[in-house]
Amino acid sequence: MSPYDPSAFPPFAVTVDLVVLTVRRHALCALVVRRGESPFQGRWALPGGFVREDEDLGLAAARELGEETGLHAHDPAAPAPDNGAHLEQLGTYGDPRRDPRMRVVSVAHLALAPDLPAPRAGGDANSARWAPVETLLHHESDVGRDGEQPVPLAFDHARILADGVERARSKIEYSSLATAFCPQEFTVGELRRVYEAVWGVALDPRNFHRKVTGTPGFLVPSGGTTTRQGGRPAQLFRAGGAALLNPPMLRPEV
Amino acid sequence: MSPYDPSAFPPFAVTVDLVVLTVRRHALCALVVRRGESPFQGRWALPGGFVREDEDLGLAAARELGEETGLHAHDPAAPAPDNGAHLEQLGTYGDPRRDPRMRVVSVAHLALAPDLPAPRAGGDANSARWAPVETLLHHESDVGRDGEQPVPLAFDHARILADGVERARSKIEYSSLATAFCPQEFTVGELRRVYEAVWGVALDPRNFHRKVTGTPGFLVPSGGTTTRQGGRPAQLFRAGGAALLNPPMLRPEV
DNA sequence: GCGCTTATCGTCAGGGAGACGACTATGATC
DNA sequence: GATCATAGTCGTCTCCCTGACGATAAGCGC
Repeated sequence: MSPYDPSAFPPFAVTVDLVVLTVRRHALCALVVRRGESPFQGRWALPGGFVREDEDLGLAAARELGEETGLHAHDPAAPAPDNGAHLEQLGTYGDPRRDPRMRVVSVAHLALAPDLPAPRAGGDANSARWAPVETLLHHESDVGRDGEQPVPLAFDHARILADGVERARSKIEYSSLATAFCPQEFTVGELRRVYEAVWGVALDPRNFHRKVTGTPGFLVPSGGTTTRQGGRPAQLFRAGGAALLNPPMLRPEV
Repeated sequence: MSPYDPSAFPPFAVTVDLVVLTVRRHALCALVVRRGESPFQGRWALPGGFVREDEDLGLAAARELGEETGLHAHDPAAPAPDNGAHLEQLGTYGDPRRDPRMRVVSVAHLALAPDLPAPRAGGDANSARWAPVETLLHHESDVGRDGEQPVPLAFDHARILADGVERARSKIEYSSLATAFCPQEFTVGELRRVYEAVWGVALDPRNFHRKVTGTPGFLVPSGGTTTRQGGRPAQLFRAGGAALLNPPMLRPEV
């Protein structure tokens, strides 16, 4: 490392941005907030904010997550019935021109949450919403929910979101992370619908059932059953302790 | 994002640190440099430096890599016979107390390079070396090459190095990245020794040969043969275009 | 040539995944 | 209450990949 003259390095602003994903109505959705000021005023953006003076990056992300969703981040060391959202660092974005005002380096984090009632952003319900990632990323192809013209996300947030979605898609292959999209108790079919929504494919219910119930440590039966999806009552499970799936869940070909 | 008062956010220093890995004499090695000043004066550390005023993070990492090793980073968009090192972002480390002097956020990058002649660090050959990661991470178990007491790396660099090694170990499972450790032309046996060194296991030469030659796009024969490893002449290959191995190379159980 | 080394090809058994048939247990509808 | 639609669950069969390992090939040093 070079000599450490306090005037020898340029000062940066450091922020955390959040890619918060959930599955709603069979679609993978991300949390976006409406920008109230320039630049990109009125555009949708990922939630985020400055890292504080004495705050670690993960803590800053967890704080922002709590402020935006009310969720607390899952502590990886905590026991299984934590119900906190999964939170992990995604990547850091520092293009010198990504913010026109000054040099901002953003440490993006990825959070996976079960389906939540409704976003709350400082009480202003109109400034935060869940939007299908499909719509957010292919803004030219569709129109927003309330008829507004869909426009690209602010800053480089489309890129960050795309990276987060790709991370989630690949990570549920070889880890038990898909359970982070489910409530504490869930059925095999609900878990399968998570995979189908995240990957955008249809999976064979019988082979899926064999796979997930046959992988040791992935699911543990909770004893109860439910018919909330209709049809024959389904056994309820919780996430088991296993973090990695070996062999992995295979994503079908395109 | 919060209102943008220039005095509303704390200033950070942003650096890039490099985990440069190579395979030397059947061992996975990392590039370390000796610190010339406090703190951690005299201790080994990962190479790195400040991100410049108008420099993207990846560019800063590529610049540092060139300064330390003479390697240029591989451009993912460039054609295959690039011979540049693989370079990717690894993660960002921003604990408020990771540098005792001030708030420094370090964006760590991972570089994979073929076996190089010798490190050059600004001409000072004594201040940079390749060291087996085994030695660097388990400093209590062994003694450095020239008899010196092995001490932990400076700052949180042991953690960063461990993360980089873990990334490399898992990434060669499902990608063709192992070829980044090989010269432009290499044999199946040389590629196998890369896997063995990175994973620290022994692989069956016959099954390995079947696997890598049977995976479409992984290896393309270059036409020549070599006996530089002794024994029967071996066919020479170059890396094929395929980036992902499907199905992956399976890492044997512990 | 002999032994040593490494490369390469073949064979066989076992496990996992895809394809898909069959059966079960609910709620909804007539 | 019979029927139907909907999910869930269990089985079977085949194919492909992998691990284990025998056998052969083609250099090198002596």
